[in-house]
Amino acid sequence: MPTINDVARAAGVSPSTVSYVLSGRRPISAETRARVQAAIAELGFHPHAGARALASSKTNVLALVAPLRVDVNVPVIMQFATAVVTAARSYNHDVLLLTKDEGTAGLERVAHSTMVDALILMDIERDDVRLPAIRRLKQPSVLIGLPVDHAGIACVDLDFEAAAGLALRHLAGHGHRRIGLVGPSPSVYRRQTTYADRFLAGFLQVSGELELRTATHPCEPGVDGARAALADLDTELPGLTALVVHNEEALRPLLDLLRAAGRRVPEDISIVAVCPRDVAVAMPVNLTSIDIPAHDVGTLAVETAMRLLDNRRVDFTRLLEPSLVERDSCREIGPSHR
Amino acid sequence: MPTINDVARAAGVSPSTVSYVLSGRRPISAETRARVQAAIAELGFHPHAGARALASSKTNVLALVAPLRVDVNVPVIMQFATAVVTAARSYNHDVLLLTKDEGTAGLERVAHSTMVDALILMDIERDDVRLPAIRRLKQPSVLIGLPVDHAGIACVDLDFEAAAGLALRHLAGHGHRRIGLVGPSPSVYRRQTTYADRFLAGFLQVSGELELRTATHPCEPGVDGARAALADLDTELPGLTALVVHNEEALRPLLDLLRAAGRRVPEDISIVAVCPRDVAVAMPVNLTSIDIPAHDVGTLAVETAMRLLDNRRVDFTRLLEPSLVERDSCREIGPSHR
DNA sequence: GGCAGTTGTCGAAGCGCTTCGACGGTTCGC
DNA sequence: GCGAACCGTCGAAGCGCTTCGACAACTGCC
Repeated sequence: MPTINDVARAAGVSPSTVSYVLSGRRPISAETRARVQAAIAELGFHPHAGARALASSKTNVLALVAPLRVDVNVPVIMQFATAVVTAARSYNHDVLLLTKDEGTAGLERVAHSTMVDALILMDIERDDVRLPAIRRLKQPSVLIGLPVDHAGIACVDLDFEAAAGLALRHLAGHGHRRIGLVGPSPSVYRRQTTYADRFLAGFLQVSGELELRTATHPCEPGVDGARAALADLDTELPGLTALVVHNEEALRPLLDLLRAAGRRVPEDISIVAVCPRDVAVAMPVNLTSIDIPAHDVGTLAVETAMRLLDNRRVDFTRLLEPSLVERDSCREIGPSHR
Repeated sequence: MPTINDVARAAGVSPSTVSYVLSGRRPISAETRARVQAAIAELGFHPHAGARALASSKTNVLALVAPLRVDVNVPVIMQFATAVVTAARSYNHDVLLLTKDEGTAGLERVAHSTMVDALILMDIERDDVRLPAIRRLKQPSVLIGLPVDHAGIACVDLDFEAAAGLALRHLAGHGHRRIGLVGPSPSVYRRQTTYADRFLAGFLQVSGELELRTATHPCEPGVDGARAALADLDTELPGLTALVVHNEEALRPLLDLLRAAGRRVPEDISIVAVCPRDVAVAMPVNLTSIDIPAHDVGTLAVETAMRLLDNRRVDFTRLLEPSLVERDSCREIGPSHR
């Protein structure tokens, strides 16, 4: 492996000049620059990452802390990861992948040993135990999610509260007055990831504002969970004409159950789903849905990290505007049904 | 951030002694060791990764090159990644996540700049264009998959050829003589990942050995693909009594179609699936299946990398024995049907 | 009792890079 | 035409660690 000294010798300049050509931090004449670049290309020189980190206190590496349990939402997690890696590369950074289950120790390990410049964390819980540690790190962090006490920490997420409102307004605009919410599984509530609560809060508030008749129910995974949730909603809200489904996993069994019961979508019941686009269009009926913009959120997280790294202003809380795409699962109902 | 010098001063020893306490590469008296460790704990010292890498030429980081396109097999990819990260941590290594689409350049970038000690690559194609570059790197690589020309490169994968044989022998053992194979989507064949071909080869060979009547068909994604594949198999092999499905995605639509046509599983038609365990048991009928042991493969890949790093012997090609788990989708058929 | 070997520690060199101050040579403003 | 400001380059220091050789103090052996 050639070093910067080899390049300097080959180009007939000093090592510092090579460094300045590489970093552009001081002016270098066109001819010198050309000679240096030629030498670099010819020798196949790549600066040694460790040496660089040591001398400059920058690693050009981001940590991504992901929940690598293999359960729900795998596709969403993957989309986040893809977006983060891609965005990071566009800023000339690489990504170190940590699992959430190393917990606080993992963060401190990579931060204290100066392996990374900044951290991006997914799957943030309401009172995430890692928060104090995160605040203590000298590296900046960006959270994907919104814990209760997020003062002074950059957070990025979809505005789930607005998303719920959007779903309800869409249905109400089509004449629906009795609307059920199929929520995430109880384990999500238990884990205290806040998106479930934020969605629910938005749902209840807009339900009140529009004076709708609504009922809400979490939904256990599997066919049985879906069956139970549906039965409960039907009982609490007889004659409901629409469902908001904030539970990817439940979509398929729910549609199966409805079909089995002879309830057609959208003729007899309308559905708005909150899920990634691919999931919405992979169903037997193309679902009108509010996208989980994993790609945008991931990209924004990286951008925010970059801004923090060069001390530019950031909005500490960025909740992305939800957007609803109409497909084939909602229909207008006449006044007689209202 | 305290440095090794701070620790040395606090413990009243020289920096090199601290280093030897940390690495254990020279004997240190119990008392000295205790003093040093106390100082380390008190100061919260963590060695600087870059400095370490510079001095020792070891980064304790592995590169994982994953296909981050968001399409089929996301859960499997996730399982590999999880296994790799977990195993790496157990060897005190971290994982740098690269996307396949950076191609050869990505590998060379991290390898030449000495960011990683070894590389693990997923989604290897038959004549993978990265192979020559991989051979040139000074860092060892482990492939998850089996390219044609794998001489001198460590490869780890499920033995898909044996898996096909296992599936056929299981069905034949239950009296089935007319068996169809629903293969991966044509895009997988086009991409030239070899597992599809290896499975097919095993299928055809054992089909011959056992003198079975078989037909094979790739399967486009979606309900329509499944419908077409099923129709073709029925035409080519009228009266088929069993299906081997080597296509995760096709399972669900296939089952839906069979049910819609009034063909019961396993009463009218038996099925052996090749897919992760979770997928097999998430279906309406619990499927007898051959697992894709992503966890084992990932772990083995890391172990292999570690052995290569400390110059221990490795089997350059390790194909994991498939195992079949009986569930509820195969039934014994009487001689009258044979 | 003398020599070889072990044990425990130290000091210094060096890994490959960035960055700071210095410096000679130009250019510019007035 | 003179000082100020800038341009382009160099040399040296230093980032924080590992590792090698040296060495003093023991231990054991004949």
